[in-house]
Parts: sequence; C-alpha cells; structure tokens
Amino acid sequence: MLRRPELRGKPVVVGGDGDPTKRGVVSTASYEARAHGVQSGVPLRTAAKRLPDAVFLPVDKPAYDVASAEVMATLRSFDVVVEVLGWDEAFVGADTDDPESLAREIQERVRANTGLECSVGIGQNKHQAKLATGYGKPAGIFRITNDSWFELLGDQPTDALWGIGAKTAKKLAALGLTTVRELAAADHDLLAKAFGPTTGPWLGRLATGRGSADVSSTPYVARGKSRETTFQQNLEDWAEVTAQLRVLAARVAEDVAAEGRAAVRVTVKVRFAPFVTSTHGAKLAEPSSDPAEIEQAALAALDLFTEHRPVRLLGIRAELTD
DNA sequence: TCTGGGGTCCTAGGACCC
DNA sequence: TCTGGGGTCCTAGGACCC
Repeated sequence: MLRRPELRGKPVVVGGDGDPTKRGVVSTASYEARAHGVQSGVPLRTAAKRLPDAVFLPVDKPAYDVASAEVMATLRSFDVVVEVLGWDEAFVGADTDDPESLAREIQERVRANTGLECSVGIGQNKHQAKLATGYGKPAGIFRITNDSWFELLGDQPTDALWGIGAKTAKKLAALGLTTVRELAAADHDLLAKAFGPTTGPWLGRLATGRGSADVSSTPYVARGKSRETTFQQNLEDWAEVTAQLRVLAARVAEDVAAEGRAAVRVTVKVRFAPFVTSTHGAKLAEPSSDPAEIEQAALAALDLFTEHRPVRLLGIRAELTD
C-alpha cells in the first residue's frame, strides 16, 4: 500500500510469485480480500476463483526485511527492551503506569518513521499482550490484565490461546475441555497423560492467563537453516530429484557459511504426491560448512527414502552447532 | 486447477550403557 | 528360568507460529 497507494481500498492478495495460476498460498491479503474468504494460507488458485478481479502481487522479501528493520529500530529508540518475534511483531518490555500513552507514542513514531500502522496489545505478561494485539487490530490499542482475562477469554474456544491450534483443540474437546475457563480448571495430571509431562501442564497454565513477562533483547541465533521448494510439476524421475537436491544443498551450504556456523546434521524432507510428507536425516562426520560435506550428507539422507514415487516438494534443513 | 517457505519446540520409541 | 531400573542419545514425526 505504501508503494502502490492506488491499491488502497481494493482487494489485494500477496503470495508466491504473484501468479495465482501456480502452486502457492496467500501470504497476506488486504481486509477487502479477507472479507471474501481470501486470507493467509488459502491456495492462490482458490483465491483466484473467489476473487478473480483482485490484484495479485508477489512476495517481496527484501522489501519486508528493510521495512521490518526500520520498525524494529523505531521500537528500540524508546527506553524499552525489544524482543523481535518475526517480520511484523515484537514484544516491547516496559514498566509504566500509563501503558496506553506509551502505545500511542509508539504508533505515532512508527508511522512517522515508516508510514506503517501497527496494533499495540498491552498485558501483564507476554501472552496477554500477544492476544491483546489481536483485539486491537487494525491499528488500535487494547489492554488485557489479570483481572480482565477470564471476562475476555473465559468463554472463548481453547484455540484462541497462543500455542493451541486445531489439533490440540480437538484433542482437548475429546477430554471435555472446550473453553479457556474449562482448560484453566483442568487437572494437570490428566493433561500430562494426554499431552506429555511438559506440554500438558503448560497448556493448563496457558489458559489461566498467567505467564512470563520476561522480554529479552538477546540477539536471535538460528538453530537451523533450511530451504525447500514445491515444484510446479511433480518430479517423476528420481535422477531429477537427486539433481534438485544438489541445488538445494548448495543453497543451504551458502546460508550456513553466511552465518559463520557449521552444520552437524542434515535432514531431507520429501513431500510425495498427492501430499504425504516424510523426513530422513544424516549426521556429518564432523561439524562442517563445506558445501561438499553438506551435499554428501543430504544425498545419504535421500538414500534412506526407499520409495521413489512422484515428488511434489523437496527440502533440506541443516542443524547448526550450538 | 488444492494444500508455500522458514522457523521452533516437544514427544515417543529404539539403541545402548551401566 | 524369562526378563530390572535408570539414564542418555538419536531419529522421525507432530504441532504450532509468522
């Protein structure tokens, strides 16, 4: 919208290389498009059917990297701790009696420096703040406190919580737990039996609205580097799969070297047609950023796939040294 | 005209060891 | 005869998030 102001008010869809006849999904869409069921994750081809006259644009990662860095720098210009969460989100740790005023100042300065709007959520911990941003959208300010938590979220479905998705919500429902309030009151032993010793109790705590308020500005250190490609046409020939794997291995090796780190393990991901995914990995003899070593490990991992059916997606992930 | 790409963290089962 | 208990590491898969 900053680049193409004439698109304001129109249905605009961003995803893939901008060609909605190709394999790909919607990365994001304007509110006008979302009103017609075109939102993040919808296949581009489905989006084109629903909104044939929408404007389709390619993902422009370099532009978002620049914009993101400008916004984060703006946040850091305040006397606060900033924990970046992705391209378009960050926790801002601040101790203040008037958080709404700080939120307004943040919105004003971000707009002045970048032309971008943002929603600000305020909470007594990170989870509250995260959920509050959703209530603030678009471009608003919303506050959640320990006192208002259950009033706001008690009757909401469990997947309203940050960290509970469709699968977990369904599993919880099978245990008779459908609302945040019910989950908050659930027995932790029961949850541990169903979800494991760490995840179970964590889910219960999540629903109470209490949680960590530690905001950390420690620079992000990647645990891994990965590259994957969905092919426009499935690869039918395994020799072609091997050839494409070499291409991906070279790119991953480049990324690993750029980080100045070494790979310890390489995992190959194969998505067969129609849509069945599995992974196999291989350890490197020694931690290494040598492209030849990484390629060799990738080929060894690929050898563990005994079925040579048509391949829709190929991916490689390098696990990095600590 | 189905279903991206780049991440993180946890779990479960098997191998292996004392 | 018929099979302990505790621990770690490795691997594949699952779930979730932006």
